[in-house]
Amino acid sequence: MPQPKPGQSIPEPKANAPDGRRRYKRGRIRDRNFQTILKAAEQEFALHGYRGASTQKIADRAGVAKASVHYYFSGKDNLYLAVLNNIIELWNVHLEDMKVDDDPAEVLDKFIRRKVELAHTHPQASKVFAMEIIQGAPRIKGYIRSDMRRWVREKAAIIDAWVEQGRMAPVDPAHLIFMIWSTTQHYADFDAQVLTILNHAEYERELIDRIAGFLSRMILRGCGLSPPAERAP
Amino acid sequence: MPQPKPGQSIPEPKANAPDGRRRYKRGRIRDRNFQTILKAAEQEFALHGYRGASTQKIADRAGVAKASVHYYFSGKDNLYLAVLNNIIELWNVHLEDMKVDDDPAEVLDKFIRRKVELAHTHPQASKVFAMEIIQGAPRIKGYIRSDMRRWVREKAAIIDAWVEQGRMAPVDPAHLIFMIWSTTQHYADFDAQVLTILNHAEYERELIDRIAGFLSRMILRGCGLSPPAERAP
DNA sequence: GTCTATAATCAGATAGAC
DNA sequence: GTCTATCTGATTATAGAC
Repeated sequence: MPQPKPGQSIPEPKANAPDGRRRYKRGRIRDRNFQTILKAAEQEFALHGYRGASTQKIADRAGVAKASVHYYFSGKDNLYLAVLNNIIELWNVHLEDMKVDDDPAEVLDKFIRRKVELAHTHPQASKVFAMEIIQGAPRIKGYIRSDMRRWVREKAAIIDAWVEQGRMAPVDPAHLIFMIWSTTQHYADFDAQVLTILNHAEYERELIDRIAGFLSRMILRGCGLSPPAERAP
Repeated sequence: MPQPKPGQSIPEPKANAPDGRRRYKRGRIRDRNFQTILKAAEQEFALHGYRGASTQKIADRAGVAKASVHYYFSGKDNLYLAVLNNIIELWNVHLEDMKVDDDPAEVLDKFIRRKVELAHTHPQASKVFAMEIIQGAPRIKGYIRSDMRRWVREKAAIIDAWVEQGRMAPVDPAHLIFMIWSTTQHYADFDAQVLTILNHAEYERELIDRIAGFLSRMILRGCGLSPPAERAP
């Protein structure tokens, strides 16, 4: 749970008191409950989707009364949005520093491995996000149309530059990004299917590394690139 | 709606009459309503998941009374299972005739293109199936453990043989199958995201062909294979 | 076979005691 | 800040008229 701060454009808990007193030390337990409810909500939304999840079960899972959920977040809708915002913040960290001068194989390899790692460490987050999009992304279409599209176009421009410089095979950059997204997130979203077919109880370090290696090799080779490890002398 | 037959291990409508009379011509409209409700249910389950979908909305979409849904299927649970069975039948058709003697590039290319086509023609089916698995596959874990696992192992054995014969690069067959599944289904399940980012209103023939071509090229190249088109003299 | 009316349950939300 | 009790509406399911 690496998010210490709750607020900022995310549904804020109601003001402590109208006069503003009693602010000094009360925030700690407030944040703790805030995060506990948020995490429980993520679990329930991942298990049943937005409509299917119930605030009662979220409260039960968090170990608080149902009314507390309404106190911290002002309703199911806001709670769900808070979960989604939390996920988007987590997603946005990656590939922000990518440049045309970088080595394509290294950048793509690193990106793929980070995505696999993220799928491994935050499967519920990936699932909530996946279901939101499957259901038509009714609450985050604005985000997709603005931030996410811009992000893809920025990266696509760099990949196009690499192609024009002859440093990789001519591939469609947007679809390359879709491929990396879909293959990596598949292991989080479809873990029940993947693990059952592979006859594994759960993901282990070794399997995660094997997956990351497989995806990196396949996709890099598909782009006409050699793995970064083989390139060093 | 290419499924003319409803029954067979799928929830059957209640018997017409205890004595068995009046069977000759009544089946047509019965099947029509059966299929209409099934299709409407697929839509609603794709939009809201199992828990989130309501039989009332399914009935509304199908243009029948809510009680009719309970008449044809004996409840929400059975209706959902019928939808899932319908989807599984649709999925199972492909790659059944794959043999060691076949050409790897041709088989994989054909498989990828069929999957892209299926994602294009049956996006709702893909979504219902995806959400079921994301939510832990509670109702089809048995199917995954038996039929689906056997299917993967059969195909994996053939791919392994190809690798041993040096006819393709050494890749893990199960993960190759996962890659084909995830990349192709992504365009159905995440259509809201894909289309928004690409700034398309909906999928068109040209885009579908471009996707199929991209995926086939990337994955075949990843397997050390040339596209079938380039292989013919 | 189909529909209306209704039962029984469960949902999200809020008031008010503490 | 937290809880219990309760309101209001939606949900699945069924009974019974036609």
